[in-house]
Amino acid sequence: MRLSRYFLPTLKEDPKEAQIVSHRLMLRAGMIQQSSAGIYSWLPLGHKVLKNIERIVREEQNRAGALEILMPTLQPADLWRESGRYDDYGKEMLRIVDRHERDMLYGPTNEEQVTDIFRSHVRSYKNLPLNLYHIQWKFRDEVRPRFGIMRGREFLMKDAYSFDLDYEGAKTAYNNMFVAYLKTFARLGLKAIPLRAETGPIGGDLSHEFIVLADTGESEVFYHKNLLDLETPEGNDCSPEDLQAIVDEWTSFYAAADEMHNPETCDVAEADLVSRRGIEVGHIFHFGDKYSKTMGATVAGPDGKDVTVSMGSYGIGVSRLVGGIIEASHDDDGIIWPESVAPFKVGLINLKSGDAECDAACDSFYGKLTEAGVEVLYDDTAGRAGEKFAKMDLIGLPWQATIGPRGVKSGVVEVKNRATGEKQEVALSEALTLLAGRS
RNA sequence: CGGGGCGUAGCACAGCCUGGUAGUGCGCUCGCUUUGGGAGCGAGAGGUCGCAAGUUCGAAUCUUGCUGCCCCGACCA
Repeated sequence: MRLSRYFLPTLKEDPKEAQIVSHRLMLRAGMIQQSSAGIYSWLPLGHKVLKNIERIVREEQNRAGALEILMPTLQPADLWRESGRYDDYGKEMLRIVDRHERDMLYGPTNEEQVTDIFRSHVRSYKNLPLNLYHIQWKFRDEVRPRFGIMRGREFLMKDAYSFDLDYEGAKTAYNNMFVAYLKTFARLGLKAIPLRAETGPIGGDLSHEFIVLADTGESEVFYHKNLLDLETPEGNDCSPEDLQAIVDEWTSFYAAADEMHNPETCDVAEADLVSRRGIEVGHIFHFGDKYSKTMGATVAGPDGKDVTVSMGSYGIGVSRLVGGIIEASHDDDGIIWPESVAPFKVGLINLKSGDAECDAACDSFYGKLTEAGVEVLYDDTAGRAGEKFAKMDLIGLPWQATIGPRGVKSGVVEVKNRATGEKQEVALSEALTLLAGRS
């Protein structure tokens, strides 16, 4: 993509309304535009990142055997009356009345909707286990939206729902998602740690929050330092026993949010206990028959008798992750995208647009990179060197390739790694191998 | 929902106290000079001063109401 033909409205100065770093950088990098409090438009650069995150989340859900569906944003109130949540949910639920005076709502979540789908079509235990997910916009009318995209009112979320015959099955489904989440966050370039979360009246130990570590995080977390050294699991088709073993390993170390942490009862040695700040990006939860019971989601068991299915739900804040990744990965100059989610892999800087030799060298290099399947943002504008460098640093592409009059004479390009700042001058052909060779 | 703050050009702000018809920096357009880390000079474009009533000969400025946004707290993916 040539920058001259792209839509990238960057800002040199910090917008006043943005306090935290991800919000500031997203506005400055031209990724989003606020529409109203907690509601944003996604501009091309931001949209690419959002879609990249969504893609990885989707791939890992599919790999874990979850099936993608798409449920509506607008739901009938009657479904929520069945579960009792229409009255319980409170003002965070945006309620709408259609032209026929029917009560509707903009979905803050989809348990009722998915339970309705399930009960309409699944009759036999032979169809279990089942895990349905979708990636859809949600709306929660937060009293106080803040932190830009991190806590908006409208947000993109992946939510999966598992259906099993009994608790044992549900536990395997839960463990399956637990492991999928570890893989997902690792691919997103994040250090995410699972925290045991409050399970409320349902009880049990099947509820975890996944927290991304970032100095600017919203809440404080305490954990055993060895937790971060664990290997991310690999491979597919794990048996229930394998899944359980992985979950057991990851939950064997102490980890708690500040409201759950009690220094009195915490038995981790002080030297091993780490305290950092974090951002919640995922939550998995087993809730048993809470909805299946009230909404009549049953299947015939092996003995022919109806069984109320056991359910769980598994959320990942896709749009929130955009902010979360920035919080976890930036410096004073701007964003530092992990390659897996970067909007472009390489930023090509033409230091002297209009100079025949520079233009020719850049155009050719751009063509070859593109041909090799590398996504490039090519700054072919007439700007000055300093502003081009600053802009590239700001938008955080993993690699910068700079071609200027000095290097073009000797046929070299300067390749800079955004994360390390390391620069090297290499021949054009070598740079091509370097940049196209990496996946 | 309690408390606080702010709405003036695309962005950041001054002007308001003490009314007289709007300004600075950045950005944008054009020209010249520059050219390896957000350049210099010159010339331009761009504003119903959040909205509405009121006071006044006259309101960005004073009064009242409304509205939008931000921050702290309580609450949440």
